[in-house]
This record gives sequence, C-alpha cells and structure tokens, in this order.
Amino acid sequence: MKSVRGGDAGRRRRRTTVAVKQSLRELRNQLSLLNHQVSARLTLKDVDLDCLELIARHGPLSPSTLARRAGLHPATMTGILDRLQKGGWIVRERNPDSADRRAIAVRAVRGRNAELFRLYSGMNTAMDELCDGYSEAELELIAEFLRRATEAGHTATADLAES
Amino acid sequence: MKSVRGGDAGRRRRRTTVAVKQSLRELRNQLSLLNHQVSARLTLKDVDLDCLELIARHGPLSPSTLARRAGLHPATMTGILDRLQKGGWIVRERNPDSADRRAIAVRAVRGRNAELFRLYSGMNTAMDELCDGYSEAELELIAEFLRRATEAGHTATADLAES
DNA sequence: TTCATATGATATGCTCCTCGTATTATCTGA
DNA sequence: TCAGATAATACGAGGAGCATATCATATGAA
Repeated sequence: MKSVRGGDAGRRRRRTTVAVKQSLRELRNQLSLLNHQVSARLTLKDVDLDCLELIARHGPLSPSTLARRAGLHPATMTGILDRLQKGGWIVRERNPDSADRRAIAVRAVRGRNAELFRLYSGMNTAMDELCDGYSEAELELIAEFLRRATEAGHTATADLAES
Repeated sequence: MKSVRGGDAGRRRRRTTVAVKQSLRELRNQLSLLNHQVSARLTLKDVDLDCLELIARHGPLSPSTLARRAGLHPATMTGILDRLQKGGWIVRERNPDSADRRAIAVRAVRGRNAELFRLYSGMNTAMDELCDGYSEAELELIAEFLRRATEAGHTATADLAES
C-alpha cells in the first residue's frame, strides 16, 4: 500500500500497475500463439498441449480430475486423451491396487520430451538470453511474481467457474 | 553473461532461470484457463477472445492480416469475426477512401469493455493487490521483463510459422 | 447384507467449428 | 488490356465438443 491518493507518485504507480497487467495479457496471448504453432506441428489441438502440460506437471491424474481442472466436459477429455494417446504422448494405466477400480491414471510418456523441447528451442534460448541480463536477485523476484500471478489466476478462474 | 561455468553461483543461477521459464509456462496455462471461463460466459470460443484482444490492442485490422497474426486460415477468421460481430463485439467497416477497396477494417466496439472488465474483475483486483506489494522500481523491472518475453515469444512464433 | 443412488470412463449422436477449395471483386504489373 | 495475385467470403467435408446414455464400480442407508 505505497500509493498516495492523488499524488504524483500514486498516479505514476497506477500507470505502472496498468502496464504490468497489460503486458501480462499480451504475453499470455503471444505465448498461446506460440502454443498454437507447436500444436499444429504435432497435429494436435491447442487444448491437447495444455492438458499434456497439466499431466506432465501435476503427475498422474484421472480423466475426470483433469476435466475439472481444465474446465472441460469429461467426454471432451476422453477425445483429448485419445488424441494424445494415439500420438504416444500419454498412457492410460489401470492401477490394480487402487482404492477405486473404475479410476484410470493418465501418465505423460518420458522420452517424447526431446521432441517438444526442440519445437520450443527458439523460445527457450531467447528466454535464456533474456534472463542472462538480470541478476540472481532480480530473477528470483520475477519468478516469485510469476508464481503469485499464477496463483491469482487460479483463484480467479475457480471463482468464475463455480459462480 | 554472469554465470560461471560449473561454479556454485552458476548452478544456482541456472536453477533460477529454469524456475522462471517453468513459472512462465504454468502462468500461461493458467491464464488460458481463465480465458476459457470468460469465453464460455460470453458463449464465445477461446480463440474469439484472443482475436478480440488483438483487434482491441492493435487497432483496426483487416481479416487477412488478423488471420496471419493468429496463425489461422482466412476462412476460419471469417467465422470468428461472424461470431464476434453477432455478439456486438466488433464491427466490419468498409473504408471508402481506402487504397484497396477489397479491404475491410475490423474495429472493436467501445462500450462492451465494461462487460469484459466485470468478468476479469477478480483477476484484476488480485493483480492490483499483488502489485501493491512491490516498489515502483520493481514493478517497472517486471513490466519490462514481460514485454521482452512477449517479444521473444513473437520471434519464436514467427520462426516456427515460416519454417 | 441389500438396494438405491452416485460416480468414473467411455460410446453415441447432434450441432457447430475448421479448413480446403471455389467464387467474386479488385488490384498490380507486363 | 489482360493475366495473375490478393481480399473476403461461401460452401462442403471431416472432425471436435458436449449432452446423454451405458456399464462398471463405489457408497450410504435401511
């Protein structure tokens, strides 16, 4: 709460905050465009890659959990997983000693990552170069900001979904 | 180039860089999920909202230019613009004194913004509170980082699209 | 236990979207 | 002047998303 009502410093601060939010929206849009190109190369849909990332990041998940997280219909998730499985990006596993024998675990296939990595290599090296221009402390500040913004996005999405 | 090969500082720095990139991917994904919820509320497709943002940000554009920017087929753009126009989010205008009389200018409708703003209000206030925790200098550092990352994404996308 | 109900995953069918191609109008250059 | 390129859109084929149905399994109450 450092802004001062009506003061010059407060006005400038608000402008900067707006700039941050706008840059964030534009960045999201641009990264989605990048995702779109990568998806097209793999003959996948954009949403397929989104789900693959969720699976890779948050471990083995059930289709229904995944559908809830992605805000999609369970039947839609079946189609998405079919495409990902056909492409060899994921496997569906029945866990015999699971508490619920109806449940299925979806797991990302290691070894296909190199292929993905190659498509993202342009962005990856550009980001490495960009990060090179910042100090360690600055990078940690940025990473923390990104994490908190993600958390804010998560909350906002959940609020919107359930209301 | 501040990293030192093999040194402890270099290792830590690489870890932080990786953390930044990973946070960025996760943030993109989460913000796309938010976009998905907002789109659903407006009975629009995710890509419609993406295009609307491009139109609003980069002024009046022709459908073909927009299609190229979004990496979509021109015929697909016609469908997107039909939906956006039917919803009253954009207008198609023929400019009589334009150099090219085939060209059409697509313009975002002012006045619908409040509606959009309301759907994003949760995220918006959360971002305001998040930004409140940073100094003016820190915010400017973050904004600049986001802009450069966007630029990097733009280049990487273009490279991928034309190769 | 026994049964009603809920839930997980998927199959089916309908609607709508995307994209290749064709069409029409217009521009550009030889 | 006219052949070819380009802008926007129409049209049709193939496919995606979702509501619903289906089947197996789980859960809770009597």
